[in-house]
Amino acid sequence: MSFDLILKNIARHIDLDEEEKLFFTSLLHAKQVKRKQFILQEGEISKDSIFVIQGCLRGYTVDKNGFEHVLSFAPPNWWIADMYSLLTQNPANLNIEALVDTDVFTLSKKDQERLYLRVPKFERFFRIIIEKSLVSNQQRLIDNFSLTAEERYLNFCKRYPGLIETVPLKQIASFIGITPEFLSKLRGRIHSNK
Amino acid sequence: MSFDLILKNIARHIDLDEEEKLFFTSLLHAKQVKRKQFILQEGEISKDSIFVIQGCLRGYTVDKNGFEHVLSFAPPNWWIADMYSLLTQNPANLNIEALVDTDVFTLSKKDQERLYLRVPKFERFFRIIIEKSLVSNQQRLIDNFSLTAEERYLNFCKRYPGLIETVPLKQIASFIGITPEFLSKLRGRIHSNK
DNA sequence: ATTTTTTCTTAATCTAGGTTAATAAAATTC
DNA sequence: GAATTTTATTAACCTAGATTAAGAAAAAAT
Repeated sequence: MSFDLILKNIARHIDLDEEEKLFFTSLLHAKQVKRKQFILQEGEISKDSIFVIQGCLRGYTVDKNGFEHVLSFAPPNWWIADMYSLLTQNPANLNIEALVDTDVFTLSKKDQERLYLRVPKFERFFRIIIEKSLVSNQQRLIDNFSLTAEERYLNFCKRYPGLIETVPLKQIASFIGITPEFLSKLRGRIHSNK
Repeated sequence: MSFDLILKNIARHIDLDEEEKLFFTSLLHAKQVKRKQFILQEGEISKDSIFVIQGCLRGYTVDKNGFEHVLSFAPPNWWIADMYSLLTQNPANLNIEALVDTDVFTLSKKDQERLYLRVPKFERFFRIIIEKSLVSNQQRLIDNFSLTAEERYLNFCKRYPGLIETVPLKQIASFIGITPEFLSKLRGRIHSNK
């Protein structure tokens, strides 16, 4: 298993010397998740941050009427976690599932704390990626308040062109906060208008 | 101006010795913002993180139809910033305005970076509060997908009882993503049903 | 290769919440 | 304290998107 991708991901925000790289990579666990298998299920206590090497994960909640709501997709080179459960060690409300066979590295909370102590630069790294994550989450909230479903769909296509091919449309509908039936209607409308 | 509140806020996550406290507080600038005055306006480059001592701020965007959408309230003991603008140094899309006369401390981006270098523990502090912020933002997104307007309003009342008195209802309507007229309708319905 | 499951589409009908408009009541301003 | 501005309410009407249902197409499983 190659550490290239994840080390490049880290290098976007902090510089590591060889020893730090070695220590960091020694904390990672490679894991394969088959399509439709879960890496975390609602009710479990989340122990790990996940980094995707290959494939794609989705994080979603199930509401009291049984409807799923996709909070995030994690294609290669992305981090994903149930931040709530990881932070508080309360039961997760998130399910994290593989959309296709997927290779990940996991970094346990305990090892992450060890990493912070031994290489404090990682506090900075995770602060920065969480800041970015917060920014995009806030934008998504604003978009949900101020854009129509059609605008949100077109934005999604522009912003994540790679995902349109990998991910079933109904998951994308869920991500932008509409039903699959309405997304179909929209797509019909969009295609006939050009 | 007393540093008690902000030092207690910091102490929730990291311990500082006297010298570190002194250095930190030397970087803060006290500022008064009168009701309806802006601490940041759309289009400006955000330079500061803001901590509220007294009063209340609101952060909001204006969409292309001129409608305002409240992203966050900041009562005493809260941090607020346009994370996007602060991070990227691009023009802000957020307006941050005082709802009542408000006292804040500002911490400039430059000083925050100096603080990270001199007292790396602050990386940890801001990482943790941003993690929490992300968690509550994600929950808000999920709530918008899965709850009715009435449920969101009742949740808001429970979660931020202090704000119901300070903040005009129309701002609360905006925060939970509905029109003030519809909030009135809801409230009528709620009161008549008991 | 066929069966089964999942995904996608279309169409009819319905509803939560929006829009418009008018009025009243507070709160600010002068 | 009168005038102005802001906030809140009510009601009639409207619409974006949900729901239900049924069928077609694609993908997975056997």
